[in-house]
Parts: sequence; C-alpha cells; structure tokens
Amino acid sequence: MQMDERKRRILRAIIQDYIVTAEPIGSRTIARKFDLGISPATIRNEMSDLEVLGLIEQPHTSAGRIPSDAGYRYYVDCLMEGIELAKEEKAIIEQETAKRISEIQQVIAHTSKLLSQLTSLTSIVSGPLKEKNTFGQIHFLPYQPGEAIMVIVKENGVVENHIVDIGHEVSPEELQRLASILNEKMRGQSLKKVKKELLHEIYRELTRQRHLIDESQEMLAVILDSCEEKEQVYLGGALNMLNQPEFKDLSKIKKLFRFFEEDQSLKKLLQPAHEGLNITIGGENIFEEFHDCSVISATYRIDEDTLGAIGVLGPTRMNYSKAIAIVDFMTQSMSENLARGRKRY
Amino acid sequence: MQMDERKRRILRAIIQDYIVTAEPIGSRTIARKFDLGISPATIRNEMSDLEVLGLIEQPHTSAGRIPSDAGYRYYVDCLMEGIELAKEEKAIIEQETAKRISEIQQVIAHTSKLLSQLTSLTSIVSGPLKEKNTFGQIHFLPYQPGEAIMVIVKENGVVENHIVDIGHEVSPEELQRLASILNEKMRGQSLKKVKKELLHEIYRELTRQRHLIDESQEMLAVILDSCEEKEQVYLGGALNMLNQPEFKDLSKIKKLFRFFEEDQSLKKLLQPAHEGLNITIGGENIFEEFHDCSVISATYRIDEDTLGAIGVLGPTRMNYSKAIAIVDFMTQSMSENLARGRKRY
DNA sequence: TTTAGCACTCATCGAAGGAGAGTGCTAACA
DNA sequence: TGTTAGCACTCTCCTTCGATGAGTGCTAAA
Repeated sequence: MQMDERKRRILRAIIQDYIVTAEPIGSRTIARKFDLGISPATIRNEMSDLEVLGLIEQPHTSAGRIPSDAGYRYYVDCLMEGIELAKEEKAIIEQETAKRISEIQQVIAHTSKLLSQLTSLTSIVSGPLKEKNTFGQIHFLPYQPGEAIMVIVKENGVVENHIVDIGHEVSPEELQRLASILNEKMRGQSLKKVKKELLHEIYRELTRQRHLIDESQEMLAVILDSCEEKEQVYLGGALNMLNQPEFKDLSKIKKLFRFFEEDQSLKKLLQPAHEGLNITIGGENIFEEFHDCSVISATYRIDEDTLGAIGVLGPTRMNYSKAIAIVDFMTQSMSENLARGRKRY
Repeated sequence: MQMDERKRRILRAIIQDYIVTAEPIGSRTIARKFDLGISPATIRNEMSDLEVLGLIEQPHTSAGRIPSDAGYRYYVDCLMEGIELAKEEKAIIEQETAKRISEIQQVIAHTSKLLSQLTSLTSIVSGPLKEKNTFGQIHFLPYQPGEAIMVIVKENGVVENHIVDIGHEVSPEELQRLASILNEKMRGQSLKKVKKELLHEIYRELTRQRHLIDESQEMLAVILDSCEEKEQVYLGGALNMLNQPEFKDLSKIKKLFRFFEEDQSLKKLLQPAHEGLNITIGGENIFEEFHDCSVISATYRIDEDTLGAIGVLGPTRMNYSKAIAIVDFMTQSMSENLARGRKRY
C-alpha cells in the first residue's frame, strides 16, 4: 500500500487537529472540520489504511484515531511546511541574544526562560562544553591576610574567581611569581591536559621552589576543580508541562520532574545525534521517561566550533513547525552574535 | 472548658498519628493504637470537647478528626518535646557548613539541597542581604584588547568579576590609576550609598580626568548593577511536595509551583517575624497559597548581624520536632562557622 | 470507487445500593 | 459523677448497572 495525496491530506488533518485538541478524532469529525470533499465512510477506509501503515492508531476500539510516533515522523519529514516567525518574535530573540553578559549562568538562564516563554514548552539550554576549552591567564589578587583571590580566565572567555588559602602571608611579588609559574605551564593548554598531566608537573615545580609557597594543595585543588567538565544545564518552564493534558496524572509528572532534577541526565537529552537541528520523536528518545515527548534541539557554535546546545521539550503532540522555527532562529542568532561579539564564551 | 492532662494526651495522639498517616482518626482507632487506658466512648466525649475548643475538626460528619491550625499551634507551643538529632545528621550538617566555598551561589545551593534531603521537605535558603554590604576593593586585569576584567571584592567576602568594554587599548598603568580612583571613592562604602550618591561623583571625577578613560559608562553600569539588591533565594526539593498526599490534585501543585517560580515572593516566605526561629502554621501564613502548609525558618548571622535565612516548607502535617531541630542546628552551625571562618559572606 | 445504512463496541457518566468507619445520644454501671 | 456499652444514624467510598454517544467495520447500493 502506498501513500497518496488523499492519505497525506487526511494524515495532516488528523495531526493538525490532534495538536490542538489532544483528543482522538473520528472520520465524521474530520469530514465536518476539514473540507476534504469526501464522505466519512471514505475517510474511514483511508484511516484504516493509515493504521495498517502504522501512521495512526486507536486508543481503543470505539475512539477516534491519534497519530503514532511514525505518523509524527512522517509529518515532520514530509508534510509539515516550515513557518516564518513573526517580526516581533524575531526581534525579541535578536535583542535577547545580543546582550553581552559575562556571567555565563545568567546567559543560560535568560536564554532558557525566553525559549520556554516563546514556545510554551519546557526548554533546556546547555552552556559551553568545557572540554574544548583551554586556560588563558591566571591572576592573583590580595585578599585577607593569608588568603588570595585567584582569577582564572579561560580562553572561551569564562572568568572564574576563587578564594584560596595560602597558609601564611605572602608579598605581592611572591604572588606575582606564583602566577607566572602557573601561566607559563598552563596558558593555552586544554583543561583535560592540565588535569591529566600538567598538575603533577606544577606540583613538582612548586615543591622544588619550596620557599615560594607552603601550602599549594588548596590552590591545585581549585585548579583541578576548574578543569572538571561540570557542564551547566538549565531547565526553563518546566511548569508548562503541567498544562499539557497528557501529563494530568501525578505519577507521570513525578517521573518527569525527578528526571529534571538530575543535571547529568538532562544533559544527555540535548546530546545531538548530528550537527544542526535534531528532532527526536516519542519512542525515538533514549530515555523511557520521554517516550511520549518530543525534543527539538540545535547546537550553537562559533566559527564551526560547537559550543553548546539549546532545545525544547514537549509532548509528542507539540506544534512542531513553531518549535522548530524558534529553536532554529535562536541558535542562528546566538551563533551570529558570538561570531560578531569577539569570542565571548 | 479547660485543657486537662487527658485532653492533652488525646490531642497529642491525634496529631502524632495524623503526622504519619495523613488520615482522619476516630475514637476507636485512638483507643486501639494508643494505650490511654480509657474507652472509645470516653475519648469521643473528650474529642467533642477538643472540637469545641477549636483544636481539632471533622472533615465531614462520619469521618474521624484531624488537627486544626490551632491544634498544631498548641502542639508546637505546649505539647511537643524537642528532639536531639542523630549523631550522623549532626556530623553531616557540620561537615557541609564547614566547607569554604567562594561562590555564594554554590553555598546556597548546597545548603538548600542538604536541608531538603534531611527533612524530606522543601527548603528555601536566602543568601546574604546585600543592603548591609560594603565595597572592599576593585581590581582590573587585562583581557582582550579594549576590554578588561573588573574584579569587585565586597567586604562580606563575595567576589564578582565582570568583563567591561573600555573602548580602546589602555596600559596596565592606566587601569591601575582607574582602580585607585574607584577604590578611593568606594572602599568601605555601603552599596546603597554608592548607588545613590557616589556614582555621580565618580562619574564627575572620571570626566574631569578625561584622558584616563573614554567610555566609562559600561563600567559604571556594572558597578550600579552590582549594587542592586537582587538577593539570591534558592529552592530545594520542591519535588518532595509531590509526595505529600495533601497535594495529590494537580491544581494545588500548579499553584504552588507557580509561586515557587517567582523569586520575589519566595523571599517573602522567609521574611522572619522576629529574630531566631520562626514557625508559621497554616492560615498564619500571609500567602493564601500556603494555608495548608507550615514554614519553619531561622536566620543565620555573624556577630549579631543577620545575614540571611533558611527554612523548610511542608504540609501543616509535618514532623515539627524533626524539622525544628534540623533548621535550628543548621543555622547555629552556619553562624558558628561564619564567625570562625573569618567573615566570609 | 464512493457512499449510505446498520449493527456493534467501548469509554464515560450518573444513579443506586451496600459496606465500613465514625459519631452522638441514652442508659447502665462503678 | 465520671465512664462505658449499645444502638441508631450519617456520610464517604466503592461497585454495579444501564443509558448515552462517539466511532468503527461491513455490506450493499449508487
């Protein structure tokens, strides 16, 4: 059996209706709502075919049909026409992504909030991958006696500060020397390399120059910690899930939210199958919890270098064209801005 | 009518049972579960009295009784005996509060996570009030050409860094001079004062020395922003609410979570009626959303100076003695640590 | 090939009724 | 006079049972 134009029209009608109503739809209702020029009986026959093809299914015998995962997949791949965002929406996104904020957490938080507001879905935003990151400079600033502020600048533009205990009073000159040792060893090196190889070397160097600093443990621990790839992931608009009729029972909500609480898992949701835009529908998702959800995600990059990803999560019955348009435009806007804005993050 | 010992025993039995089961309890069940040495009929008479006193109530005629807000209040004030935390719990709390972390966000996040884990309730933790804070030092570090890293150290120990655009290349000496101007004006001044008075003065000073720096707007904007009292509030274990039988209908959950999404309102939940430990039961709460919740909160301080607050939120039917013991011990432990740990935050 | 007609299925809703837990009242008891 | 047993009554909860209605598949006619 083959898909023909009439089958396609009916499938599209079913999906478009279901996206709005979340109710199974029957042949009679389709004939009434959509002007297809054929009678319910004909539609019934076609629907029977569509069911054999696996594109729609019946929750139970006497209910209407709903799209299956395969149906959505067919819709997304072959039926759906892309939409253009409204000017205002574009303007808001461009405006928001153009902001230059040095605190990476804030950028992520803002982005995810905006994304969930625009789509009415749940958004997931991941920050830059640290593994591709390298050390820039390290500075020391005086603080309380016996303590110093260590400022670590990474080459993707992230700046961190840590307060470190140095055990006894040190002169600015000593701190200066310490900084130059660290900088000499670490500048331009990847976090991974520093973690795996250079830390020992630095430790040896520092113990050799024992007069320089007594207690370097804490400082090295801070550097080590800074190398860890605890990638930031941010979730926005999780509450939107509560509004979806498919999540009206508490146990589903619990499962979902429990999942959301683990950053590590969340990150995996965003892991792209390939560069660019990814669409994961229902059962395609690796996590069983999201077998009735779909994820639209995309990566943002700077000069071909993937930095992070953003995505939206909603019921399989989401408005795909809108979600895709927004995620797509947003990553583009972010990437352009990063390219323009001088390699920040 | 007066409370006598027998009434007190019965009230305590009702509350203790309800805290565990969340089910109304009847005279027969009380007689069976608790060894009070009196018959169901007698208990019935006493319960009737307790109802007249407003300490318990009936959901409907043929159900058992449940404690009223006033009943809980009486329990907390007069009946409940304080408990001692287990050694392990104390150890965990002390260990966690002893950690010295320079990122204030992390401290708050950790604390709130721990608190919700220990109590199985939802926790709210607020960071130090910025209004009581004063500027310490400001440093500039070189960054990309035309940009600099501005490190702001506040006297409560918070360190912030910001990347500022300075429009054209400046030498380290120029940055040094700039820093000394800012430090001279701002060191030791409260954020409020800087915001209200000193910023203009600094601006005037900078324009007078126009050769020093061309575009100081962004820098000043950053300082202004740093003065804003956007107090951090953190919520932990909101999911625990989902496990409470009183929140099994979705509309309540929605209301609650919608409330949680607004930091501003959340902060108000913690606002203490007085110093020390605060207990707000059910309808005593200013927010209608929390009329079937109770809040146990306490402030942590350094040298008599209140810095912030922590609290737990749960159904009115919470384990008060446990929650109180934990919140109390935790604030004490935090305060002691702050005092010992050299005025960090 | 399309359509009208018809018998059939099944979820949903409301009414009816039994079970169970709990109460208040009365009268007897210590 | 306080305590207790007995009993009628109340009200929620659960189950059962039709009625309703939306939807289907099949058959036969157009």
